[in-house]
Amino acid sequence: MRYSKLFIPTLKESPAEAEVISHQLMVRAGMIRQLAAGIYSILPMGLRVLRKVENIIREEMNRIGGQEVFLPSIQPAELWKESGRWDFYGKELLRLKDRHDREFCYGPTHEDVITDILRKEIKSYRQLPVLLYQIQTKFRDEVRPRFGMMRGREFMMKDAYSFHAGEESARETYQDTATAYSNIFRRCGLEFKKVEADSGTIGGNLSHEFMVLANSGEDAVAFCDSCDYASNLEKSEARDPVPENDETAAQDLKEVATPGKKSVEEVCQFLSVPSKALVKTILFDTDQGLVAALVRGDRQVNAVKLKNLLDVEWAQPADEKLIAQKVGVPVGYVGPVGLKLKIYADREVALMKSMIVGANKPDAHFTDVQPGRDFKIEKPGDVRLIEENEPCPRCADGKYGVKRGIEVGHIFVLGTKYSSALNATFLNDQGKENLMVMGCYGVGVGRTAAAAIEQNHDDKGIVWPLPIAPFQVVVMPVNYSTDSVREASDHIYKTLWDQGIDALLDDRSDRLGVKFKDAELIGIPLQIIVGPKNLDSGQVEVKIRKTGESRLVPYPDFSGEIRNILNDL
RNA sequence: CGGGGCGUGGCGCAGCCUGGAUAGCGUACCUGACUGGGGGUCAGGUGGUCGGAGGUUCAAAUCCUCUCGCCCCGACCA
Repeated sequence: MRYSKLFIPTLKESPAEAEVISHQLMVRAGMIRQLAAGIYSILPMGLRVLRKVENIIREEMNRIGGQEVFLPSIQPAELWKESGRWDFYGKELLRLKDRHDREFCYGPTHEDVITDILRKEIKSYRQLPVLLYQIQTKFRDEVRPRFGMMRGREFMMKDAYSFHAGEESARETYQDTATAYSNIFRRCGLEFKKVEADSGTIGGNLSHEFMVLANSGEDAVAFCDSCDYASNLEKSEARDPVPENDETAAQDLKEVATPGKKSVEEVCQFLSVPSKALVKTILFDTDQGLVAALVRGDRQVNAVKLKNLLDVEWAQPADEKLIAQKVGVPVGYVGPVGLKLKIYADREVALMKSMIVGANKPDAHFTDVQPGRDFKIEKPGDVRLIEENEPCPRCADGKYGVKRGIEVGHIFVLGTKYSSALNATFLNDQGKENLMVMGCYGVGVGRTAAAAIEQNHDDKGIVWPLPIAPFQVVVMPVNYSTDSVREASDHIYKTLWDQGIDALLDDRSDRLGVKFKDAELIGIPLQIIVGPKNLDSGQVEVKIRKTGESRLVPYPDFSGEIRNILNDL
């Protein structure tokens, strides 16, 4: 393709609203333009990249037996009501009405539609398993879209769904998909980690995320520096606590005045004790009502782990208004002693011999409080957030590290959540009706491209990994109006094109400096610079974007060498 | 949804506090000449009615009210 004919609106400066580097560079490189919050138009340069990512995904999904489909983006409300998600999904689900006032939604995900198809068409275990996928636009009305294509409302996603006669088959496909995903992200040139994840509102009991490590990531990833345990921070387990060897005799519970001291820090300073001597009582609102969670003063509650311990649909920290209304104690002085709520304590707290807690009245705390003696723990569990450098729960010597990550893929074994809601059954080999076991698997296409930029850029612009670069090579004539230069450039360009190499010919009349700047901004992996002097000595210059390294290769005998260089990239 | 910020040619910004004549600068774009290995030089040009509506005033980009949009932090989230 000739640069002069292409629509590549590059910018010298980033728009003020672009915060993260991938967003800035995508706009500057003429890949995308914003239409509304979280909604982007994809321009030719951007689409070339997305298509390459998609094709890698297709190849790897096909390799494990996936079959591509294309499902409707607009879906009738009835189906969502039947699965129970019309109400459960909340405001993130974009709802609309047609001219007959019938309710529809724009699909944020497609479990409901695909399960509806399969329940109608699959009758026998002989037809299972089935793995179907699609690459399509999703819409999720995110409260706060941000970071360009990293978290858009409308976005391109590969979503796959599998149906099985049993759990074992589902786990096999789950593993196959995990392998496919590793291949996809490796081929996209990404450094990633597969981590254990919470399955969240999608449901199910086995789930991993594929995280690209980058500072701009919205998730935190915890991983062991010794074994291969890695997990999303919201899922990360703490090691079993060891009981304290406290020899001091048990004291009676005492009330102490702590006027105006609300925070852990204030109370501990006031009483001259370390923060781990105190226990925080955090109230959570859940679909099963208000509960109390207890963690040590120096710890944080992990709401996801708490939610799983409670086995509830949702759990969120109660706001002050709710606490005042239900408990009547100001925040900061709530404690477990005499509290008329179910109390869930972190295992650490359950093992403590003595602690300081709020006294359930303003300006007072209790000291020498003992679990069991002074209050009852409904259920102890692992409900705290882990911290960097604390011991790994899975091996003897490992320590936790924590890094930021971008979630580019997520896989789930769903079990029968959707098949039971939508009654998707089949006859097993005994002739008995069974629920299908399902799995689902997603890759964010645009997010993968954005993540690739986050990991591969420098101060000049994008440094595309070769497999997803919009063009592999750019031919840059120093002056296209010089006959010898033009002829050589055209010839090189045509030869590359004939060999199936994505080449771009920068035939613009601009000076070479302009061409360098754009080629670097757009991130084309290889530049071939055609100048009169080198041409006279039978050579052209080849420059590698990533390293800046440049070398001369013979002309007109260039193609073997170019191919070698491309192979090495 | 809470907090903060911003809307002025395509992009980046100044002007607003303290109202005043043709709304300014850089860049981009167009024309011509020169130049031709790192966003080149010179000259001449095109393009905005200041997010929108209403108000105050002799006079509004500037002051007031309402409204829309965008961004950031938080809450939220496959």
